Amino acid sequence: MIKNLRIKDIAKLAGVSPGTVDRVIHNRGQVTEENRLNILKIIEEVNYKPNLLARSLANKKNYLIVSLCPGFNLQNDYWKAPDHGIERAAREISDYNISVKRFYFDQFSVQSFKKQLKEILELNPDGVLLSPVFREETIDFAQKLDEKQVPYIFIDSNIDGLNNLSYLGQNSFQSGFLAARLLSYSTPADSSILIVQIGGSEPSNQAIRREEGIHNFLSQTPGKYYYTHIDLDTQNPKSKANFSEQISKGDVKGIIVINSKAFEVATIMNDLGIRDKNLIGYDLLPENIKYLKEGLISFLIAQRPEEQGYKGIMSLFNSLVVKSKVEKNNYLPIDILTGENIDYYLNYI
Amino acid sequence: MIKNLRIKDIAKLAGVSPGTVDRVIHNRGQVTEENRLNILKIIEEVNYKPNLLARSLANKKNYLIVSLCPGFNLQNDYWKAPDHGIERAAREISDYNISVKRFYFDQFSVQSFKKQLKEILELNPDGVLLSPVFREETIDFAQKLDEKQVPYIFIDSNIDGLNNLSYLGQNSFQSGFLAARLLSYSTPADSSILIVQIGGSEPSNQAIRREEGIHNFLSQTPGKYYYTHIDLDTQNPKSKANFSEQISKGDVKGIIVINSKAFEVATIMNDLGIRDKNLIGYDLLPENIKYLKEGLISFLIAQRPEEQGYKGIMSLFNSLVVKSKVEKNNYLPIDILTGENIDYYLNYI
DNA sequence: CTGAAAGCGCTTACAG
DNA sequence: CTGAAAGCGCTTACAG
Repeated sequence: MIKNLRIKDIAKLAGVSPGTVDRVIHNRGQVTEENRLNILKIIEEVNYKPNLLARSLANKKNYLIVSLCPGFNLQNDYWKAPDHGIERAAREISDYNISVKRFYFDQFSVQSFKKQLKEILELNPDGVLLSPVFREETIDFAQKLDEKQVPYIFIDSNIDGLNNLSYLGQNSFQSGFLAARLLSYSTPADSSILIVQIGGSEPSNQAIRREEGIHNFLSQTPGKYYYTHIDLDTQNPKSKANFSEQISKGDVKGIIVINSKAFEVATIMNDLGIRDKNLIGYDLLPENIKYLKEGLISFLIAQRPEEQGYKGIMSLFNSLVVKSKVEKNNYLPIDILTGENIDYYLNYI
Repeated sequence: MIKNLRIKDIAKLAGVSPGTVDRVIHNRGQVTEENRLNILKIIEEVNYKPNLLARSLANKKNYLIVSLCPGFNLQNDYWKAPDHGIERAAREISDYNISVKRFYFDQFSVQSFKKQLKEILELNPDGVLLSPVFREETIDFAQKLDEKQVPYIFIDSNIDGLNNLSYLGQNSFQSGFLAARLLSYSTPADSSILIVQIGGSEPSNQAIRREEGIHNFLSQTPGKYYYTHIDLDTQNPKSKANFSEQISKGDVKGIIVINSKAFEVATIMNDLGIRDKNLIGYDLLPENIKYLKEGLISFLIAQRPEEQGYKGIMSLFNSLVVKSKVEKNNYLPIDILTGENIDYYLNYI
């Protein structure tokens, strides 16, 4: 239990005043090279660690961290969990003169995204947490932040080749691979598997990568399964009828829904009285959870969405205040949920 | 962004000095009832939140938190992860005048446990994190801590009916239930399941509860599976031979090892060239992980051991310093690991 | 280029 | 029972 030395002690060792030591620590210049080197040497030798409490208390600087994520509502609450994590982190670090301002955009509107980016830039934040849904706009925004030397972090999805401090999210390919693996445990050889994309719109980059992962796994067991990709638009009666026909076939034993809407398939299975298929989906939407508990969905795969928000803010905090290194790629664990462990997962934190 | 009021502001509002406000906040008495009530009212009204940084910085009090867990080594590193979590938490809160001292005991020796408890009591700690392996000794110890009003937390296993601030660990029954559930996905009806306890010694409370969970699940599908409990002592050639014979039977399709030594079964399967059975185990010992990746173990079930240590210390910190409420029962998520997601789980943090 | 002084919000003796 | 003062370790103008 060696008591940490203080700036005052370093100053005494170096034969200067605390102010000079502080200037060296913060690279504020105005110190002779000789003093600077000597102080740095002492700091190194005694392994000086600043007291962050005192630093934050004395520091007049207020850091502004801004987050921009898709909004959420009762119909689609996927983004509620990250938002919750952001808020929890904000509370934890508020004493450190850090305020976190949360912005939201409509994930189907580039315009709303651009509008918020503009507002954020005008605020001159010290750090940004961002869900980079729209590629070009994000690249442009990132460039502007780079110029201002403002750190930014991506969550949920990533854009390669940018200077983001970190990415927090899933490895989609691997989570697809895992889904196929889980299905293979319970699916007999020679049966059919449906890979379903739901929603009538373009699949997200995430969904595409998941499907690649699924294909990759299935290609390792050649000839064992037949599989078909289906686009299901539940708003379109024809699409729905076609899907109902497909899923009713006896040789179809497994279904993987590659976006977060597995509950739509569960609903159809429920209506048709189908119970003998294994359905695997992603993300802990309330309706997915409901069907998981009822047994219509066998597995849900999740990526700690609350953690993404929490850790994203904490990483910015660490970078700005603690000045500690932040991992650039931070893949979150790929969690497997069943009716048996879901409650423990949800209750935790 | 309303700036938080300070003690000084409260004092002004109440027409007293900061010292008096402080006396009220900390129940140090020596304040007229009239002033006390008035100050409390104002604190309530303006929703005063103390600045923890300033509080800790000014506070001369040094908190001592002590942990007592089983030691670990290369052969048995189960307790390495909790220890790591304890250390991480200690680092994070060291600025708050908190030091964490870690004690270890031999989990097979009551004597070593008792010896450490005695030492700990002599240190007069402000909080204790404990793995209550030995029941009677823990009850006695807990009573002494109760008398001193020292908060204590149990991790990994629990003892009911004590005044521990919190319990952090798994719900063993449910994790057994889940293991049986996972096995049922891939095990055809009418096949046999082995439930294996390894080690020649008494099964732990945890293992017993897991087996109860397994039985509970299996009893919900009556007649679907045959199952047998086997005690395997790998040091005993006869026990090993008997086990090898059992596991070689064609109708045995699934094995659950109810303690952390699934790798022993995997080794035997490996030696015998058996590849067509599903093996499920617990805990992320290096050898278990090795066989999980090789596919000899289908699933491992884990309970975030690192988190148990981390959160245990943080809960004591929250109770002692932040003065926030701590949940008494904190079951950790029951995580399902396969060869596909294990690396993301291990890399995380 | 350097040091002395004041202040961050809170706590703790001390004097009255 | 109460208030003024000093101090926690660090930062920030300010004067020289």
